[in-house]
Amino acid sequence: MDIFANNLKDRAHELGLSNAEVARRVGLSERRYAHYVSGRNEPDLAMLLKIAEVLQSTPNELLGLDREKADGPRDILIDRLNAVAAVMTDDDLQAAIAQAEAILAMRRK
Amino acid sequence: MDIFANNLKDRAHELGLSNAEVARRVGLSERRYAHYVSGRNEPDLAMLLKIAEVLQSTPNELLGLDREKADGPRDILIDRLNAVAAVMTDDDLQAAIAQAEAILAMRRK
DNA sequence: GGCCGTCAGGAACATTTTGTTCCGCATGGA
DNA sequence: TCCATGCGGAACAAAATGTTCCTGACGGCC
Repeated sequence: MDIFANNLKDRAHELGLSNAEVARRVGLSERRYAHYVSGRNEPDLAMLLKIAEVLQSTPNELLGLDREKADGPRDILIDRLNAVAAVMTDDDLQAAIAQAEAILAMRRK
Repeated sequence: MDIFANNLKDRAHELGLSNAEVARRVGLSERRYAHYVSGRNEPDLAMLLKIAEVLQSTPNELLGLDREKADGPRDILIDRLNAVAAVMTDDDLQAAIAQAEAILAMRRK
């Protein structure tokens, strides 16, 4: 599945993430995840789902079934935000929301 | 991935196909495909695509990804985050992302 | 200059997973 | 009864995976 390996690489780059960072977010050793990116190994199905979530994607997309979605600069930013949110605890997520809302309120003053 | 195994079984039944028949159509030995259905083994990614095609489905479906609109406490938070993000400028959005990533980094230390 | 921290990848090895083979058992025609 | 078909257990050989160790590149910092 060269397509899969390439999509891993491309998608992480789109989100501005290093492969090492993706590995940490997924909860894998850097080396192990690197094997997926290089195409040497393939993840099992449960891991495929986790990776897709961290990359704010889906198995269909990563496997080249679905056409890539909107990739405008704004869409990328939203994806990046959701990618972080996906790996945060509920409490930290609430903190992040509060901060974002604070920024918004400040702009309106 | 018990969900996957169950979906294989259910989908084949929906189509009125025996597992042995699906195995033949995919081009696998009956025994090998049976291992996927029982959940003992998992197919590699290329095989996942072939199986999905024969079952007129997709990896997303077979992996149980396309479920209904989730409205758990977590999903509400994500919705709130996106609601704020939607009305932020690109610059402020980047700031929010940076803050969220900083929280993440802090938790790892 | 040296020293860190991060990222990335090669190679070898131990381990796990997978695929095959052989077997048995049940069912439903012909 | 005999045969075809579907299904599944068990054991083994083969293949894929995950880990470990090591190397190098790059940028920031003192």
